[in-house]
Amino acid sequence: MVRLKDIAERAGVSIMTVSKVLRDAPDISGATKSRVRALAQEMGYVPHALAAGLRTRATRLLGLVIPGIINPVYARLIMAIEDRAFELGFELFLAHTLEKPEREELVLRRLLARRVEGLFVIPVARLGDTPGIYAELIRLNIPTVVLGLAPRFCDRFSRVANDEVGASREITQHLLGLGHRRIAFLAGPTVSPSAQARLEGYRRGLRDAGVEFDDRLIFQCGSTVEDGFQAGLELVRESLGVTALQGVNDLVAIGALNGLLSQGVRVPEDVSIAGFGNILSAENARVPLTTVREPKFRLGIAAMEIMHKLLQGGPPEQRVLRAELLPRRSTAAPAVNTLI
Amino acid sequence: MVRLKDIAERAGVSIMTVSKVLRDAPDISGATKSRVRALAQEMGYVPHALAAGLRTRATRLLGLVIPGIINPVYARLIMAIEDRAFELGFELFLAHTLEKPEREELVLRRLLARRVEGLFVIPVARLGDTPGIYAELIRLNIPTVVLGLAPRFCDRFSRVANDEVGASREITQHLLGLGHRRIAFLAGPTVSPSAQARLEGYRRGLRDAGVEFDDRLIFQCGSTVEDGFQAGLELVRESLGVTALQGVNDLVAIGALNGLLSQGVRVPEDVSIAGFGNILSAENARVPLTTVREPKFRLGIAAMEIMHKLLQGGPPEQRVLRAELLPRRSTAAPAVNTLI
DNA sequence: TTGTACGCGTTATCAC
DNA sequence: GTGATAACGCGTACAA
Repeated sequence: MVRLKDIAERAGVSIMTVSKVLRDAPDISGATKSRVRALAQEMGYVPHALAAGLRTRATRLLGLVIPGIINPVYARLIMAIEDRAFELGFELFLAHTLEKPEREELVLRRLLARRVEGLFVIPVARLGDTPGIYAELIRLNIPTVVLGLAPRFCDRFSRVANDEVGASREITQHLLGLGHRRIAFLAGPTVSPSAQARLEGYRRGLRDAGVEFDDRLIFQCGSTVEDGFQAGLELVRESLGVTALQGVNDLVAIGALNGLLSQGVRVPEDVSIAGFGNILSAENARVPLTTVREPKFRLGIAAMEIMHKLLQGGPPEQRVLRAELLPRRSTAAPAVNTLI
Repeated sequence: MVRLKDIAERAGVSIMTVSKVLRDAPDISGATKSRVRALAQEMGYVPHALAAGLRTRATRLLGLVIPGIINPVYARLIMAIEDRAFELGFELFLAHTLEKPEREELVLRRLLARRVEGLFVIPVARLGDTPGIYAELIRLNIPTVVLGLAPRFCDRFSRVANDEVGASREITQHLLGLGHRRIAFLAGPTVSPSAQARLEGYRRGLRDAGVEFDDRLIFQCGSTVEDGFQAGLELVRESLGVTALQGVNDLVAIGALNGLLSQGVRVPEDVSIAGFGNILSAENARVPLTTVREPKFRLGIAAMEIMHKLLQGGPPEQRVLRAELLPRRSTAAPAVNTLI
């Protein structure tokens, strides 16, 4: 590949001059500039960002470490971060932990060896003390932004998270506001911290409204369409007087909707359905819906904002983003109140 | 940060010795190795992959350029590529084109400046001649693997794609095999090349079986759940004698399913539903289903395989992956035959 | 088994 | 305005 040196020789000037021209330094004559630029273009010069970075000690490299992107929730997050990073002139490494601590450590070490200037991390959930690699991040003073609900040991890092409890409560309040009093909750696996947060939001919503909590209305139903479907069938069988339904995510909600419909339950007159929109984004799930939108995209933007400040020497910062309620768009189809 | 030099000084050896130790060179004594290693560990040495790369002229960097990840289809692809790349010791840059040619060019130039050794690209669709940046890739001889259906100008690059026509035909054949003769097709927007391919597969499936093509059975219905729902309602109204339904994707299929159920249509006795699984992955959409699985994950693996060969100087290679039919898992819920 | 000299491609610094 | 020199951190080649 063409180097500054090659251009310099053909132009009859020094390497330094070429370097300055290509960075548009102020102390080079217009004549030289245009001559050298033309030559660089003609010779197909491609700058060598790594070499430049070695010299300037600024790599403009960031790393994004996530469990895996089977979960499309991350898509919007990645998208937002990449987009802002790009605008700021950073390149983004993508790496997966697959939820394995050893892999997480390996991945982070490799990114450190690449001299990333900052890291976005969704840590592998684990109990106990600060893992060595995280201690390392602190020791090296690597700007790090933790995304989402995080283990205790992340307290010293910057963090952005959605207010999942608040968002779920808002859904519950919405359903209560529509007059529903018997709201079934499809709870998902309890190990998931976010599922727990959503259930907690449901509890608080009821409590705030003085509605009694009835644990027969809580269905431990997993998190898939099929799980939701089964819960829907069960719901019909049990005759608990349920008039509304809140799912831990949108798949469960859709499954339950199918389950209810398959049993001849009329919707939406009889039942309102709500759930977090993990899989179906607002654009994709264009069912008419009252949406409580969880700000996944804004989450990414906020994360990059914090990173930007950290890179400029700012202090760690923690933010919790609130969800927002969007109005229902139409009533043509069954109402699925989805919390994106 | 600690450099080889620092370790060398404290260990009382030369930089070269330290360098060799850390790369586990064979010509260093065991004693020196353990002493230097211990010191490196103690001092918290982090290797500098960029500097090493500058010297060895091997960056072990790859770039993945996609339109944007709002479309979760890419998730599995990214996942597979990143995973294989990681195993082979490569780091992966992620960049979005947002479907804009200018942004695509900018993104690719920046990755070239990073000295990526190879590129995976989903090109921005455009008509006409080879865009300058792609000519550049050829000139620079950058190993490039084009993913998916690609514009004509990509003929000279390696490529992996799914056989969308064949996959869709397989779904149709499956439905025909179940005895259905009147299969509605929810066609999606015709601008999408993949939607066209899927419709074409449907046509061929019918033709092979000698079943007449009836364009009243084709519904131009968009690609969302709501679109599917509307199509489902329309379907019931029109009484076309439809007994099975094939959607251009899974959202449409689910929407249509809801539409049918909402009208009291009995499923699956009356109707079989099929669609491409763009949004709901096999793991998420655990409705009992006969699945025609499109190998998104395998697509990524194949792409990395080809890349691997290219990096070793192999010739360009084109592969088309076939879909595979998976058996139905259960009959508890409505059958949604999803093509993942 | 260990060390020396040099170069990878670029930029900071400062002299001309 | 322009250029000589050194350095960023590391590895190749070869000498000791």
